[in-house]
Amino acid sequence: MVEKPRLLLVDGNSLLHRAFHALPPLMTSDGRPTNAIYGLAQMLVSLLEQHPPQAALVAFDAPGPTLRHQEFAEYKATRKPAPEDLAPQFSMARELVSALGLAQAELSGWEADDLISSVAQQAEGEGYEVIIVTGDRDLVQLVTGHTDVLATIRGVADTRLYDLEQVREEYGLEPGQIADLKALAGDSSDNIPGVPGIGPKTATALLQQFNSVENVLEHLEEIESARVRGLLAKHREQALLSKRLASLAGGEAPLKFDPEGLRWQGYEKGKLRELLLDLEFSRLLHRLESRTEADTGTDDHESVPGPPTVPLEEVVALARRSGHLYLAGEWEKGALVGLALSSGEQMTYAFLGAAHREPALFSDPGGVPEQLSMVLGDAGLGKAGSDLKNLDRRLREQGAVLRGYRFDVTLADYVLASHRKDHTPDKLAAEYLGEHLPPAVTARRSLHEVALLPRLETALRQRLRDLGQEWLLDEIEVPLATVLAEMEAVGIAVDAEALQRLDQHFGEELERLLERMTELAGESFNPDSPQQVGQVLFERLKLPGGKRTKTGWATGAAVLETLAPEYEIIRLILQNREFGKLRSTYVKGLLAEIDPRTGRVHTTFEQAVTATGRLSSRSPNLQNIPIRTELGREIRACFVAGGPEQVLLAADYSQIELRLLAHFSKVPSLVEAFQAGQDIHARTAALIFGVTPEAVEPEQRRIAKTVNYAVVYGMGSQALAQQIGVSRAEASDFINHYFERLSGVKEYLDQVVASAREQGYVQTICGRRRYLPELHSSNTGVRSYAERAAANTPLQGSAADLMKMAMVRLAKALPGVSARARLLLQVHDELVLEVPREELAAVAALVKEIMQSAWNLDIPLEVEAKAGDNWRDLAEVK
DNA sequence: AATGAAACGTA
DNA sequence: CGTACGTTTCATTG
Repeated sequence: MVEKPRLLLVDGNSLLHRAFHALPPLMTSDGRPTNAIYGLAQMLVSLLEQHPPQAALVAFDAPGPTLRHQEFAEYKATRKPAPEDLAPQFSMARELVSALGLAQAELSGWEADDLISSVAQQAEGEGYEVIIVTGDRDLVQLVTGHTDVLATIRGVADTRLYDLEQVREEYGLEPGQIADLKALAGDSSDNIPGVPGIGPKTATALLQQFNSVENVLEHLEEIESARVRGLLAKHREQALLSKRLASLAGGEAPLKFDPEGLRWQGYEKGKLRELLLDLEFSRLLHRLESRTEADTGTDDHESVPGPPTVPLEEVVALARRSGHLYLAGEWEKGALVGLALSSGEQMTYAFLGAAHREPALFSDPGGVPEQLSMVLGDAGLGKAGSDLKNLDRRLREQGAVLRGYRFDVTLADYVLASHRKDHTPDKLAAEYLGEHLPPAVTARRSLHEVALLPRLETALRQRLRDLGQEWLLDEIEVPLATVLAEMEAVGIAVDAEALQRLDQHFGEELERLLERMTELAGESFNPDSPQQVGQVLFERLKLPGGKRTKTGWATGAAVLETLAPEYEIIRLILQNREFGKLRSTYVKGLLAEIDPRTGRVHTTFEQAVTATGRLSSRSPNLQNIPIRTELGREIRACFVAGGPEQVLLAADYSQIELRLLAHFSKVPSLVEAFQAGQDIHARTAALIFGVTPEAVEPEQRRIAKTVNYAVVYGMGSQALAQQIGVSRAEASDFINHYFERLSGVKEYLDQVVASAREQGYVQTICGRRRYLPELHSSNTGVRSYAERAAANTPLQGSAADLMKMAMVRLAKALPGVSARARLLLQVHDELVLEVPREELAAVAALVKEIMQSAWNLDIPLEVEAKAGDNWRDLAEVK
């Protein structure tokens, strides 16, 4: 079937107004306002891309009075004249429209929507499919079987397409009856009076019965409600006038539809470029230019244009010969809908069927074709792509698995530039190759991406080799990605019933607290609002000790705790915070994250986020499950082994950062202490308090432990004092004492910062770098921050390196010891596994051995292994 | 609806 | 003004 030609009719004025109000004020560098024109430009460009028309017309209101003004003086009287910043944008709009290659029209005495109505009718008669684009919902009255209306809803980016069905559904009326609806119910935005006392509901009911205003008025006697009857009789004339105002002059405006004159033949590229440059819309320009290069193929939008492809078998055959397969996902709003594959020479594209269905069960065969699934799962065929772990995870949801990760551009760029916040293929292609990927709408992005991968790999590898970081990527990050994919897929079991009970319990406690707090405050307030808490405590109750923040009163736990013993309400607020946090973040949050397909919780480990090389965990974050308070540990107890025959095994490095400090600084007394297996915190206590290690009191040890970490983090005396509850002078003494007795530590930390200042970066044990340009900032605050980060990163980052190495080796060795043991979580210095009960001893021994031998250091690494039925009640495994 | 601040959970 | 994170809530802003 031959498709009908498409005509686009745009209501220029209403879109400009919409854009003006939806967007923040924007300006060119010489001060011309551009927000409305920017919104219009974006809108028109996406329109032309998504619905490329054969013909198009942008209609504008003509200045001066219209027929409607003459008929009814009040018409649109509530409308203010265009704001000062909008007026100059009208003439720019005309230029924009012509640069886009679109025809435009205005006719004195007529509004834009009259013109649109007239042309729409004629064009439909000549067999066109018409799309009317507007920010004004009134135009839906023009909808027919061949005319749709695309109206903006909030902002300019979101639109809704009204066809006949949509109008009927939304209004309960035919499009032709919309004018009648407004005639009766009125419209305040257009100042159409309607019939006072009749609203949309009554009006719709009347019209469903009588079809039109005229007919309603003719059959007044058949209306049941005496009130409605009276209103209509009284305002008969006003109703009829309102209808004339609300009706678009269908076909009346003397504008002829001229298919030739309205034909759209693409952008006026030179003119458009010049205009966009002048308006300083560089992003839009960029988007257009990258598009026109990529879009030179056919514009058949059924088979989306893109680079040429060959059958899958050919690509696979070539890839097997070279051992290289490049992959790129086709994504639609986070869903994996297709996959581009390349051997480096030839490409192919595969649709993934399950994308448009409900998420498949894990056991469901899913949407990945069998032949493709075999290729993806073949570890012998090395895969390169971007964010392979995520691709793998989405593929697993459709029943396939990705094995044989060989190279990942996301991870490569993370190793090269961990401070950058995203490592998307678009950015990398632009930065390393000067190439621009097309936006998703027209071309198949994944094919373009996959085509760039080989060159991207070459460029990234070169850089990695130059910096001595290839090993870090190939031997740690890439193999780790596979391990993490597996961990995410396995997930961890959670006791949902226990969480439900906690939800109930916490809910009751919170109610009780709220009641008592309201009583004490003498008024009801929201204890979750720091602002309101501050006002109640320090203004209404006039409690002493209030401190200000930028925006109001400081109500953090640290502040409130200094007042706690004396005031019940403060204790209650703190309790409220604890219960509230636990309930919303952990109880509710975790329940919502239980995957119905597996009954378990599947976090996502972010491998390219932190500046130091650590992982992070999200959706949900399983690296911050409470442990400190008794109440918090109730949450932790809800993480359980998957069945009665299994247990959770948790193995953690003890004091790994302090051990690394000893290793790097080579301070003899520290190194010897660790070598001798001494209690390092007790040792520090002996040192700063000047007593023998045997005589150290528990309280002294607690303080010394804080001092140990304070040193690693570069903490000041003020903060240390606060934390351990002593005066600032005493805290200062502890730090000084520490550095006096362990002067090598100070020298080491200073030397790290100094070398960072010189080289521009600090480094971890595996050559991971963190660049710190802020070290040269003239702002003391910024600079000091960078100095602390510089001192801390080699310790935190090297610890991360060791853990990552251990994970890679463990994943490899685990199947040899236990077929059913699984890695579940990593919490920076701790690993959590699920292990069959009978295999616990063997697995624990393996885990300890591998973690301890991650790297040969001057000091031993100590690992503590504990096991139990849940993540709280663990007992040491000897 | 999107963003930022404040608060708070972890190593 | 102790490093590294993620999530929730409220409040502000468009």
